[in-house]
Amino acid sequence: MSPSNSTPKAPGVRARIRAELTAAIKASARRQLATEGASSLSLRAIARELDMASSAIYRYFASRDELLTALIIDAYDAVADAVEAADAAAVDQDDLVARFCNAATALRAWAFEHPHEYALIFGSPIPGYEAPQDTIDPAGRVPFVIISLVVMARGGEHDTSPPADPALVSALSGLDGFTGSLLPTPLLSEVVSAWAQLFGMISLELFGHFKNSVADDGVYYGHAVRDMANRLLTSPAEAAT
Amino acid sequence: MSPSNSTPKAPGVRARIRAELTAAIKASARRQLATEGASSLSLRAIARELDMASSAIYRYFASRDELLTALIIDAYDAVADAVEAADAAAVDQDDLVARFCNAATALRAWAFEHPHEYALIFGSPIPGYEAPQDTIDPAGRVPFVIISLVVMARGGEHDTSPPADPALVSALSGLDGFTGSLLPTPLLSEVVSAWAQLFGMISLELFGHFKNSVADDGVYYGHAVRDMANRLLTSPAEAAT
DNA sequence: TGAAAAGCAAGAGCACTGCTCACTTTTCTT
DNA sequence: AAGAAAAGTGAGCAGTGCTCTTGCTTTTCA
Repeated sequence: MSPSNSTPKAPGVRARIRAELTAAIKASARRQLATEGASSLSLRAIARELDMASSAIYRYFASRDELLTALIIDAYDAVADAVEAADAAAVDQDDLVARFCNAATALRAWAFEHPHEYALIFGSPIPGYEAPQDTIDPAGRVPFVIISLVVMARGGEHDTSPPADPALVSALSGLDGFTGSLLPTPLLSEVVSAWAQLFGMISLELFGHFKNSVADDGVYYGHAVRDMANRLLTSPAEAAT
Repeated sequence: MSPSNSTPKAPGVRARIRAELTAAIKASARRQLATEGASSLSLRAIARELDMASSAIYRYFASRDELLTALIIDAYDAVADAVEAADAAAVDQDDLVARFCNAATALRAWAFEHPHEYALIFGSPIPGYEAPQDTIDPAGRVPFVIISLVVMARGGEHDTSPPADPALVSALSGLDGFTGSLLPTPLLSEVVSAWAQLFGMISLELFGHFKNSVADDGVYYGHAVRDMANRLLTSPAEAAT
């Protein structure tokens, strides 16, 4: 064996087991998350489960917050994967209403399958924890799916509405990057409201605020989503015909 | 001084200083809440601030969770007081749209003035903490204001809509106690959606999910609330005239 | 091939937490 | 005034995140 033969995989061997252990730590953390919740996630408990010293964890994550950040990013990506997959799974890709309903239903389903991870990303922020820049990209994927569907349905629509309140235009100007200014401001505002409503319905139900008022069987959610899809994706002109 | 002279206010003196200390503990907890957040609320820190042994706290609250419950109930009542006051402050009590906007604006204002207390009641629930029965009554006060305004505006309305999906009727049957069945099911569903949207808009903004997309000046919120009020409080029949 | 460098794990230790318990002190009641 | 009840104390248990030193293994390079 030439020395060059032992180094072709040089970048790998050690880095690979490091990646494996990193994944094992996150897996254990997620397991603990599902039973104990985020705020009582214990590095020592993870170390116990993996049969290693608690201090060894710090070779992989500099702090508890850093572990949480990694879990948060994973969660954002996981929910976005689920939503995008549901959107793409629509039998007729031209049926935007169906695609919207699929995506919204997948969002709720993922939330109920992973309540603690949902709470991690959509619940109250961890105190003293500032979301690092790495999270904002994956965080935008789900809203992007929604806004894209609306753009597809009504992007080139002739804007017949009276000029919008300039203050509102500027308040929503941060979304221009998303839409490329393809949506008139009032419609853009409706999209934001729809996103807020989706998030609100799921969170209220998941966090127990619908106890004794709305049944948790998804029937209400399904109706609300269908209404929302029709309202958002159908232009007034179309509806009038 | 006769011994009877030191006891005439017998029913009060001890109970009063107990109530005072209880309030002082909650005040200190709230102060700590605002700087550290709920999950790192420390009984020992409270005891330090009040110059007493940490174990003494347990004479007033049996556990950390019990203290949190007390703070949660207080927060529910505080936000409900704010919303009800704003509703009642409308110059014209017959202008239901104005009352609705007042209430919704007060809700957002309270949330931004007391972000940690808002997170306490509307954020992700404390893990392993089951909301006791005492909280559900004050928790219903804000939704009750909203639903009441809708009932006032459209309570006796003649229901011309086609019969609603029985599954939806049953999913929302838990709200009958609130409304006395005064609202047709589709409208009731819209009210729930409106509440979810209000909650969603405030939470998304407060928890930082609107960063880089929606300006945090309340302009968007104000527009959305006005739209919502008109949609909810104006009957289609009225709008047609 | 052998020595220097870098990565890794361990264990002791610090300062903190919620909570319990036996004990003393204070206050109210009889 | 005596006894009972309530309030306050401090030590202690089991747990936490995190740091630092001490060795060991793997990789790198001359």
